[in-house]
Amino acid sequence: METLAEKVLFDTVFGRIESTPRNLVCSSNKPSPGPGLECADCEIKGLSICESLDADEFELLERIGRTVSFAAKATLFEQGREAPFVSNITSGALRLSKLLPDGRRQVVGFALPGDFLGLAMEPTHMFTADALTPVKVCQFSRQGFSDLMDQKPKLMRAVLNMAAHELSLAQDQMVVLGRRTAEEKIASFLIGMRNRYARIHGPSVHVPLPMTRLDIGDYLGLTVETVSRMMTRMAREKIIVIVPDGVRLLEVARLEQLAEM
Amino acid sequence: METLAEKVLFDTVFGRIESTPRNLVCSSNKPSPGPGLECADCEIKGLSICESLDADEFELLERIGRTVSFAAKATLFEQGREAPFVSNITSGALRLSKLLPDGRRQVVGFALPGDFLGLAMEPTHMFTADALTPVKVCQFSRQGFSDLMDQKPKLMRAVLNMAAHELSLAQDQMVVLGRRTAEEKIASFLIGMRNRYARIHGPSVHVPLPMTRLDIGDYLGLTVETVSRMMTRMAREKIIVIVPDGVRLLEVARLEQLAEM
DNA sequence: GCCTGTCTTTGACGAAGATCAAAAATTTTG
DNA sequence: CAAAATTTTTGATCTTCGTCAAAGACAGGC
Repeated sequence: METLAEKVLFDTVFGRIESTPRNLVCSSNKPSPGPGLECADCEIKGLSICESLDADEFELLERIGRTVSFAAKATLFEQGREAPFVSNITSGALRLSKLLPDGRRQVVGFALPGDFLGLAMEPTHMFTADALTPVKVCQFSRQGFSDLMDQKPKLMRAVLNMAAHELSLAQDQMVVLGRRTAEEKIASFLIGMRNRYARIHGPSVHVPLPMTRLDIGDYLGLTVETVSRMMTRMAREKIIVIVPDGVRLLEVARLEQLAEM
Repeated sequence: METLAEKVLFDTVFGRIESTPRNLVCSSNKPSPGPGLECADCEIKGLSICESLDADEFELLERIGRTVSFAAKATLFEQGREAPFVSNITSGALRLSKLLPDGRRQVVGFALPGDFLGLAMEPTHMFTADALTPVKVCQFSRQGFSDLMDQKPKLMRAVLNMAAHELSLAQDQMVVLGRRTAEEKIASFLIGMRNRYARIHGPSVHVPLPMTRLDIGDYLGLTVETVSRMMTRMAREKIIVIVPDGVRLLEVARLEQLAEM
């Protein structure tokens, strides 16, 4: 039996700070039936899986979902561990990374609101997910979600589209990793982040960077030092301005040219 | 109207050498009902999408499919072009690549029998596919296949599983491209090819390499020269033997150690 | 508010792999 | 089968980026 002290310890170690069972997924096409329901003010209306569902399907999804919050620096799950849940991110940012036996690390992506974790539907996690900021997710049991997909082709279709899109992004990243210079890597990273935030908050030249230079390096196949030097150089050349928690893009056209596919 | 001469020219330019309409998908759970049907001797029984279907679903799939053959060096489709078809490879090998505007190339994968092209279900192709050897594919109209998926969840599930697996492989390749030395890249490439052929032909230390050193380099983010030097060195160190059209692995354990995830 | 730990930046140097050049081997073509 | 084209290999040199070292900047905790 788990004592309260043990539970608090567990939640602290794993950074989980709140959990509202049986409580809302994310959508707006349903009136709030009382306290605790959070879909009405879900920030990712129209960006997530939920968008593609109609009322009855949504209701079924709601039944197996709950919202869970994590503190910054919390580990949502670790590579190789059992994967009892799949999740839909509603706020915050995550780092998704793979670790080599000798400690080298490859960041395979950064997850933002609207992204789905667990597309592979595999029983164990293929990478580690760490919160870069406080994070909220809609969490579903993997089995329950899988069963619901089999009953509701529209849901499965939405997941398939998401997986296909992710695959496409992964292949683009292969081009970046394999065939681009350090400068081009940084440029395509910044343009990529700008485009992703544009989908969420609308277009802006201010790009938040919740990850460290080390994380960026591990994403682009560079060292921290090289990332820092390149960003400093771009700032010196007035292509970007480095601001707290991110950058401001001054010469978007120049960056897009460097990043062009 | 298309004249015969024009058609022959077209097929020659694009390397298509044979096409048997309305014939053939790939599976064994159906008796051959006459001439032209090739599923009975399909080499990839149990490896492809078809495996997961039952008789009625298979019949519907068969109705919209046909087998098409391509000569070695033929281009099946080009990045950016319309994608009217999706295909299931039944024999041969393909190079899937992305081209940067300045001519640099990234090979995003090599497709072997059992692999599915068009998982993204997007209206245009995200990469170019070239035949490395004579190739046969089961081809389906994208729209027809998409519609059938919506009617047959099991088919969609099979495609989703395939996409999830591809995504996982792409992420592994990101680790290889971003965080591995030239020697480790070659080792993981050889082990990867061995494992893929093992699924098709059973385990063997003989690994066919239908692609050139340049293709391998463009897959691993290396130059031809580096690929050649590393393979020559491995041969000198008796880790592999270079044979016509491939390699023989002498020290699989050593390679696996270099490639280990 | 100061101390500690983490993150970022900068500099000097070195090495892995790219580039350039050319010969050797292999395949394709007429 | 010889000539041409392509692919592979080898060598010499160069460059980009990694490594090592250390100083600043910044954030969180007591």
